[in-house]
Amino acid sequence: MTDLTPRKTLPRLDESLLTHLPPFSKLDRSEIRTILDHASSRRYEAGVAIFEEDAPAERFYMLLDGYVRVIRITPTGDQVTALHIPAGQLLGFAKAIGRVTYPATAVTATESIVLSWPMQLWDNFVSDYEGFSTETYKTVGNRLGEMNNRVVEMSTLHVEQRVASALLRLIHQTGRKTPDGIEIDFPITRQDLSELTATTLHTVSRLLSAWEKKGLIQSKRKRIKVLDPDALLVLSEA
Amino acid sequence: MTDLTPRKTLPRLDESLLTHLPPFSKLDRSEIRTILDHASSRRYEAGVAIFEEDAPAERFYMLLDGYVRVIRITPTGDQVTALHIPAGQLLGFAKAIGRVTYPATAVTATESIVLSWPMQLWDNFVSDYEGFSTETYKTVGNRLGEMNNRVVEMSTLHVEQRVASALLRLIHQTGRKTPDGIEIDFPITRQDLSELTATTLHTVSRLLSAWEKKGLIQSKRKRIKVLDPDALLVLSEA
DNA sequence: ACCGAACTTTGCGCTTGAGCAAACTCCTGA
DNA sequence: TCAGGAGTTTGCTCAAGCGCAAAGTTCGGT
Repeated sequence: MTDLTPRKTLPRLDESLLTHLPPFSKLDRSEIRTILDHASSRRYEAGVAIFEEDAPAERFYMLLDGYVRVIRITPTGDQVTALHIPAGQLLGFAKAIGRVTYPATAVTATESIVLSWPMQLWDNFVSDYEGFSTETYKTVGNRLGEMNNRVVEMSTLHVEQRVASALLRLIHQTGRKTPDGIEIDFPITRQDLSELTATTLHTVSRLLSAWEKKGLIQSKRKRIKVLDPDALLVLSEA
Repeated sequence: MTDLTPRKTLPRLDESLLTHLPPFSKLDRSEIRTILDHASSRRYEAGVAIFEEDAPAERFYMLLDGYVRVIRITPTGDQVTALHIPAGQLLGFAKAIGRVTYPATAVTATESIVLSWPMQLWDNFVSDYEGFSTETYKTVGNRLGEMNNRVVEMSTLHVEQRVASALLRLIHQTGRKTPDGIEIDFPITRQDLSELTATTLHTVSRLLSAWEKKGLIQSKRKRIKVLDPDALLVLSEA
């Protein structure tokens, strides 16, 4: 019998893609199979939008590989980065927070592989799959907590402390160990960092230069490696 | 037969307390009755904590009357106000976002009346009562959106614009119409406003004085009335 | 009616970090 | 191999708004 359902990739998706990811980890093989059979899979280049703020939330997504930046753009054209999402997390689940449009724009920070499902399936996922909603709401809780921390940081810390904190958060969430330190696992510019810390690329550049001179970090174009996280932690608290 | 269940208030709680509130509006009389029979009701003075950040989340709450400020305190002792909650909303529902402790401290801004239930009942509420979880997650979504807006504002706006925005948000969410303007419905000091806008009470005081001189607002001790919201809106965008 | 505490106002000096400008470096594609 | 663009560095100037200080005002309690 011929398969008539639309499918974006020819090779059939393998169950192992999802079995280890928290929202799906309690499910058995056949459930995962069903879920995958309803999924579209797609590859995005770095720097393109997966969905846009205020657009109707027609699908929800699971980031299988890569990194995504969640950003907002003000009427005056300023960009603000809300958070970074690493592979293995859901995104764009507007329905889970009672919205019919996406609250922000999601842009790939690297080349990424993404699964997605029509938002109509959301309620089915929640009711049919054990642990799915619990895990999802943990994610919501984490993001809420993170936003909250951002507000506190921006209210009470100076620019240098904020940039140091941001760097530490990035290496914790998306760091890759190297022989001499921890590197942020995706390309990130001074401009990007400034949008994350509410400052200018100039100030970020000055700070990074100073830290590099002191041996705390090492940085090529679009790449930042933290050599001395402890010193950075001290700076973030000073 | 004598009623042996503990009850904080002697008069039996009336069903009409909850019937109009979104999380409960789809429920019938007997369900509301059951819910109320499990509730504790309590009155808090202005300025006292209902629950504290990082404490085990043993109960969840419904604010029946009054206003609550959600605050966080940094290691250095700075206070930051995350948001204000008006009567009719749930608060402290840590379990809904996958947490076992409260993520922030809730302090009454006025004398308040609060119902609460043991957190163990949360799952029952979600599964037994139609619309309860949907409405709750709308609330979560709104708060997430609001935090997000705060981050964007603090990243891109100047102090004067932020204070103007905060004032507008407050009169929209908790405003009370008066013959000549809209008054914030709870006592709020310059200090409080500064904790909401990441500035100092001095700067807030200067701004409010200037605005009062220009006739945009009117303000006694702890009371602020907005006379010209449009002008304030212009300032917030300038 | 008074006192003290809480809240508000105002002035002044100074620092942080933004704004502007320009040069430099690295990478990509023709 | 070279040109152009994207990203980075650095210097200089200046203003927003913070810190500090002190006085004024309002309120609640005795």
